[in-house]
Parts: sequence; C-alpha cells; structure tokens
Amino acid sequence: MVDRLSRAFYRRDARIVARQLLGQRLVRLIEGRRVSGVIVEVEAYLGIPDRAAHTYQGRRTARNASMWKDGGHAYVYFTYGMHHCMNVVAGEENQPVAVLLRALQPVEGLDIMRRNRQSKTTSSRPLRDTDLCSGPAKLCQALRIDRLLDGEDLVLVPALWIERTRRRSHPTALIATGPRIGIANAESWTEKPLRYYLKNNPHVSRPR
DNA sequence: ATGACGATTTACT
DNA sequence: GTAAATCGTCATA
Repeated sequence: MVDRLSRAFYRRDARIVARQLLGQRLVRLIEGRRVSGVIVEVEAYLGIPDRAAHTYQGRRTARNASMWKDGGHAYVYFTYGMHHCMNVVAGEENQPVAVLLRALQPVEGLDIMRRNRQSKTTSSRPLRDTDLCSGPAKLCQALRIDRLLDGEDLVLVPALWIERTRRRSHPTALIATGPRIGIANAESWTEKPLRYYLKNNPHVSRPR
C-alpha cells in the first residue's frame, strides 16, 4: 500500500522533482493516525547560483545544513519568529538544492489538521478546508512539522514521508508556473518561473 | 554583544 | 490594501 518515494526520485534536478511532486501525497503520522494531503504547490530553490536560496553563494550554516544532504532529506526552517516551512532536499549530497512545499489539498486527518491550526489562531470561526494547508507555514502547523524533523530522511523515517499517488507526473497543461512568492531583491532570480502549482486548485496559497 | 532581517500569517482599516 | 506579530539566525564588531 505504502509506496514511499525512493532516493532516486529525489536525486534529480530540483525543477524536475518540483514538477513531479505535484499530485503526490505528503503523509505525517500523528499519534498513530495518518494526516495527509496532496501536494498542489511547490517552489524550486537552485542552490549556489540562486540569489533567493538560503544556500546562495555556497552559504553553509547551522540552520541550512540539511540542504546540503543527499536528496530525500527534509529541510525545515524557522522564520519570522513564529513559522516553520518544509523543503524536500533534491539532487545529490553537497548539491544544496531543495523544493519548498507551499500547499496541500487535505485528504486524511482533517480533524487533526483543524485542531492543530485552530489552536494557534485567535479567531474562533471554524477554518475552511482551503485554510488548512494553503501556505508553507500553514501546512507545517497542520501536520505538526517543526525543527525536530529538520534533517530527517524522508526515505526512512517512520513518521513523515511522501507517497506516490500517480505513476506519471501531471501533464504540463495542468501545471501553472510563476515567480516564487515572497522573493525580493534577488535580481534576475526574483522573476524566474520556479513556482509550480496545479491550475484551478482551490488549495494553492495564492490563486492566479 | 548587537542589530537587521526574514522562502509568512493574520487581523484590521 | 497595510501593518503587526515575534525571535532564531547571521553578519559585523
């Protein structure tokens, strides 16, 4: 049943991995239950030459150390003093490229997701399904992904992985591309179309 | 030791 | 649309 993506899947160009992650399923085990969603939006970060990447110019620090690991590891970072974001490391070891997971379409464990998200929101209004995982920090909240999972191997760890739900990647006609979100002053890298998302999917963070 | 800055989200005008 | 929240991280000293 569990068709976990293999090392070989991740050990490729980050742009290829990004496109092929669309439609696959991110699964998190929480208290013995599966909490999961289909990946509907991602962004590729191309490493040393990429002005917008944490590893631009070969920067290697305590925070971004996982990005230098072999493809298939998780790179989870903390930002804005309150949010976590999850990347999937692509390429080979010492090739610091990754794919940021920006949005999921919730599939399993919506009640747990809602609880995880609601408790961190002051609002008492019930959250709509499209508010559960429609952003990189939202999906980390919903699936309880934090720095404890940074550097973990998605090919091996028991509580977090990505499952293959489709043999072939989505047809190009169903994938939209555009500039990455939240990137400023990255010169030519600001506008490169490294954001990929499923057209007309209501769960993406910022619909076209 | 210090200061500036986020690969964001939420609430409010 | 604009702004506040909130603090780990990193570059500079």
